[in-house]
Amino acid sequence: MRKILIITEKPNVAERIAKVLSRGRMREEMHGKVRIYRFYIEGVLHTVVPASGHLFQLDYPEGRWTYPIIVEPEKLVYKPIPKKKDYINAIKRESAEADLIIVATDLDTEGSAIGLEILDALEIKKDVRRMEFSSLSEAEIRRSYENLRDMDYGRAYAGFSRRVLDLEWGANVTRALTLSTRNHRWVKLLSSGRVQGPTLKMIVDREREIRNFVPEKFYVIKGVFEADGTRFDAVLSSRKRIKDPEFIKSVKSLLGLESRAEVRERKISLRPPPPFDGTTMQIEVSSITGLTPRQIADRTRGIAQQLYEAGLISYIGTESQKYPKSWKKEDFLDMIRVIESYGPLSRDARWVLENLRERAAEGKKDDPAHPCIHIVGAPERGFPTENHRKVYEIIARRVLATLSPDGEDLRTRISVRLGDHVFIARGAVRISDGWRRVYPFIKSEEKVLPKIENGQKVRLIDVKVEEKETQPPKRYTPRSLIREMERLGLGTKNTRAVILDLLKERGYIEGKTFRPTKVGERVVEVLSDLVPEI
DNA sequence: GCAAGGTC
Repeated sequence: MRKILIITEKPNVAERIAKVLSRGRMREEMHGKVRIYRFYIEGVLHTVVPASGHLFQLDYPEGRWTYPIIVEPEKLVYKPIPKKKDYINAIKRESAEADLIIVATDLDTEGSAIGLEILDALEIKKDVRRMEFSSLSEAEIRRSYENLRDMDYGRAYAGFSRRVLDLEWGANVTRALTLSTRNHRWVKLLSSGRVQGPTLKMIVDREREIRNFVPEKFYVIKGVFEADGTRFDAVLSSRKRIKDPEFIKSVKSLLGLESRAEVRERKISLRPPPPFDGTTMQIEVSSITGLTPRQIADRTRGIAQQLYEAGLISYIGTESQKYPKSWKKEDFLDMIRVIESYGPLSRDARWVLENLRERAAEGKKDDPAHPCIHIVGAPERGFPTENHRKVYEIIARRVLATLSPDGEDLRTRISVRLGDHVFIARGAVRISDGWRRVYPFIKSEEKVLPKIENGQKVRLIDVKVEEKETQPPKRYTPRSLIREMERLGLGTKNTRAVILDLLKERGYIEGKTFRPTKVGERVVEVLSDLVPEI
C-alpha cells in the first residue's frame, strides 16, 4: 500500500493541512513533543509531520579553530539542533515508511532550504514533490495538493547559498577578531557578520555624529498681524534656517506696513486607520492604556490573549491588516451587531450601522494564515478586570472605525507678503468627526484662526523672535534602529531584535538608547580600517 | 567558541 508523508515548516501548518485534506477526519499521535496527523485519501495513508523551523545547523566539519577557513559548500555539514531532536526523529521514522515525500514548508527561499536540509541531512532517497501554497485557505491547500510540483531546488539552493555565505563570512571575521585578541583575558568572543557588522557601525557612526556635533543658534520669527480688530500670528517662511541677527532688523523695519492677505481653504478627508495586526495592536493599546506590551500580549497571561481564548476577539498573533477575503457585507454587519449587543458600545455600533462606509478600510500588511484582529464575540457577564474591558473596547472601537465614514477637516492657510518676506499662518478645524467619533484615540490638533477674507487688508503690528539651537541627532532606540535596519534591508523581521540582543551580549553596545562601548567602537574601527570593503 | 535564518 502506498504511503505519503507531508512535511511542514511548523506545527500549526501541519494541523491545518491535515484538517483540510482529511476534511476533519484525522488521527493524532504524539511522538515526544511532536504531534503528527494520519488520514486516508482514496485508501492511501497520509501522514503529516511538522518541522520547527530549521532542524539542522550548517557547520564546518571537525577541525581546528583557525582562519582563514574556506570550505567547499558540499563539505559543510548539517548538525542536528539538540532542541529539535523530537522533530528530527519523527521525520526520520516516518520518511523511512513513506513512498512519496511532499515538502510543504513555506514557499520562500528559507522554507525551501528547510525542506532541502531535511532531505539532505536525513539522506532521504524517495520521490519528492512540492506543495506550493501562499495562504492557508482551504481552497489554496486543496489546489496545491492536487497540483503537486517538482521540488523547487532552485529556490532551495538560493537559501542554501545564503547560509553558506553567511557562515563563511561570519566565521572568518569572527575568528580573526577573536584570535587576534585572545591574549586579553577580558575578551571572550568578538564576532561580526553580514548583519551585526553594519548594524554596529550604524550605532558607532551615530555616536560620532553626536560627539562631533556643534550646535548653532537660529531664529524663528513670527509676525503679529491686525485686521479689523482681530489679530493672528504668522511665521516668517524661509527656506533656510535664519542665523543672521541682521535679518531680524530687516524684518522689524516692516513694522506698521500693510498688505493684502491671501487666504486659501481646503477640505481634506481623513481615512479611518486600518484594522489591527498583532504588533500595531500591542503598540497602540499600550500607548492608550499605559499597559506594557507584555501585559497585553503575553502568550499565556496577556490580556488580549485571554480575550482571544475567551472567544471575544480573533487571533492576536496575526500580521494581517485585512479582513478575511471571503467576507461579504453580511459578515461585516454580523460583526457590528455583536458589538451592538455589548451595552457600552451599542450606540456607537448603531451609528456605524447607519453610516456604514462602502468598503472597510484595510492596511497593506497581510498574513496568509490569519486575518486582522477583529471582534468575534461579546462578553456575557462583564469582564474579570477593568483592563480587560479597556482592551476589548479599544479593539472593538478600532473595528468600528474601519467601517465608519471619513472624517473631514477644513485647513486654512493665510499668507501675507511684505516686500521679499512671506508670513504664513495655518489653521485646522474639524468639520465632521467621521470615524473619530467612535475611535477618539488619535490626536489631531485643531487651531482656529480668526476669520480673514481673501484680499483683506492686514497690518504688521509686532515682530516676535524666538532664539533656538540646532539639536544633535538622537541615539537610536530599539525601535528606530530596527526601522532603519528594515529600510536598509538588514536582517529579517524575525532576526533584527535578536541581532540587537547579540550586540549587547557581545559587550558592543549598552544603554536603553544605544551607545557603543569601547570594544564596539574599536571593532568597527579595525574592520573599516583593515577591510573597508565589508 | 563563529553567522543568520527559521520556530517557540
